[in-house]
Amino acid sequence: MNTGLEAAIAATLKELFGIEETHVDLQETRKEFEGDLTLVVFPYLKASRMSPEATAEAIGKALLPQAEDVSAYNVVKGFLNLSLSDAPIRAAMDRMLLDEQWGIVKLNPDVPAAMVEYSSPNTNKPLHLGHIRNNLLGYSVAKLIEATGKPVLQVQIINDRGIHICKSMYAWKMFGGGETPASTGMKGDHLVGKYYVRFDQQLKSEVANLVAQGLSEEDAKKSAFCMKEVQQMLQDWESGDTEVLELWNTMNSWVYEGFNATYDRLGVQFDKNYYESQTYVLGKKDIEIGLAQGVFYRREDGSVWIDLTEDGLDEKLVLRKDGTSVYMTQDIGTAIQRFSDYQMDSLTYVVGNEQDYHFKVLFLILQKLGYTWAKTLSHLSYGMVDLPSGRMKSREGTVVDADDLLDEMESTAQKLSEELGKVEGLSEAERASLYRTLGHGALKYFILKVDPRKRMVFNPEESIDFNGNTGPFLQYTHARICSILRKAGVMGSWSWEDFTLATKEKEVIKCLAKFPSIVQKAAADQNPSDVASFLYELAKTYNGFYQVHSVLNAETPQIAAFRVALSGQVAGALQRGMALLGMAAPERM
RNA sequence: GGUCCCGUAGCUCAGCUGGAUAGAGCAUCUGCCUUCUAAGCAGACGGUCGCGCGUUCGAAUCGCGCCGGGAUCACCA
Repeated sequence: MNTGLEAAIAATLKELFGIEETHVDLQETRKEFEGDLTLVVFPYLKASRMSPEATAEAIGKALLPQAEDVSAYNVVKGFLNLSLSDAPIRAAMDRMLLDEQWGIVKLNPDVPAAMVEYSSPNTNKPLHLGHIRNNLLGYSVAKLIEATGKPVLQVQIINDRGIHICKSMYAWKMFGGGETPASTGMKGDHLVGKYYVRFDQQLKSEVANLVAQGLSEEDAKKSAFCMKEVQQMLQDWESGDTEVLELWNTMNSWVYEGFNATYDRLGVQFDKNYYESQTYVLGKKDIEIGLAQGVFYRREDGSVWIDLTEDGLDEKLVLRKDGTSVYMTQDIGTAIQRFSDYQMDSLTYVVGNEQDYHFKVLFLILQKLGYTWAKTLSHLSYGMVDLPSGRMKSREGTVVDADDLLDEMESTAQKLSEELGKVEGLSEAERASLYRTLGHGALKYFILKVDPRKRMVFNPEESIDFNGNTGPFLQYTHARICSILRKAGVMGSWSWEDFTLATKEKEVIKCLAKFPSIVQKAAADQNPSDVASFLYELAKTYNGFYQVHSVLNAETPQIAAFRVALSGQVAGALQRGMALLGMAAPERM
């Protein structure tokens, strides 16, 4: 909106004081002062050789006749406050009206894609609150990148193999009595999770017996019968035992069905699923190549390592002495595979910050292996979701299950909607859909409004708010506008000559005008919370306008038509902005 | 112990490429529905920005040192 103003100020600075300033930094004027934009003049005092006030006054005086967009100025100490004339505000509105998707850059299918990996669950237990933060972040970041015009590949890598999977398989075989999701009515992931827990109980009781017989806790764990059985099962799996593989396939299919149901509810989807059962062999040949290049070295016992001490890190194992791969091995292989499979120029891993070190090492290794794309890798490292009591612990049963949480959000939405009498005239299906929209909106906004990098606290005792700085607040603002638009129908025309803008109207336009740059910045920073904060500010600003000005009963039909258009722009920005957060914008609530 | 992250109102969070009297929401209290949805609006109350030193015209923001919390340093993933 203030394009050109910086240049005008730079010119003025040069003219008055001979200052060669390339980037003049204007900031929004604080609410308690008169004006729209503020220039801080302290940096120019040396050159001006005048007091702060005199310097600001001189700049303002020189600027006023030159800059058309500036209608007035005032000086408070070292701050030059500039008031914008209506012209740039009108122009901003005019630009919005030209583009239905204003704020979102049109997708260009011809540029290389960005890959975003997120979710990446284990198949031995259902998704929980931590996965929800991960999924919401991953999805939102994908949408943000798309909003810069770039295609996005959303992928997950499913940890479907290993000792932990065998644990639930073993327990099901021993204690399951042939239970299936169909026979129990349980969601597949929950059923499998139940047997994972069941295994842990079995192990505990066996360990207790062994400890009673005099074994140490550690030895007892190793020699417990069930543990040996599970290890055998893993070996059978790796050697391709058909019976084990069949059970593995069956139970995993239950889990996937369950995961997909939860993904559906969350509104996330993936372009491709990677499975560790397929990728864990990748990387071994890359290790060989790296050995030949001298990037890695082999120790006497046959294990392969990389020495990162010169980079301030440690020595890191990349291949076990028995030649089997570790997590790092397959991550190396999978990354290389992906860049050869797809036309893409960046890869973002949405993974919790407890793996910061792992990704630091991974990226460094790939760089050392000489892959030019290695510098385009990024780790969106997000903080834990903690309970007021601290970390979620499955052993203490404090894990907040994703499905349960979504259920609770929906029923809270239902309860509030009914109490407020908002659902009269809606069909059953419409009501259910509304509860889902509102409940999920509340949850998504609650999580995404927080800076991803910071850990956040979630209190399951207190239900997530629907008032104040919340998802439903944004949705409510949208629904109210939709109500106006419905009643307005087709409005007459209006033009800028018909009226002068009221202060509240200007505030709305000025706020709205920031939308495109907010989206671009949020995408660049991989930070959905910037969008959330903006949407809140927008809704708040609009509600301030709504409170004092009537749209449909405006002073003149032209003003009414203008306000309908303005309201429509706000609704559009809210809708598109919420979509970037994975939130739906209801038309009534 | 090494490395990294975090510490802002009673609670949950903004602000952090240095700028004016540190902002929201919740909670508590006060007003506002005969006019477009009160899940709203307006206001009150509430802060040694963990502590100290430094850099600067100016520090919540940058640097150093403490204190407190967390993560990570596995032939686990």
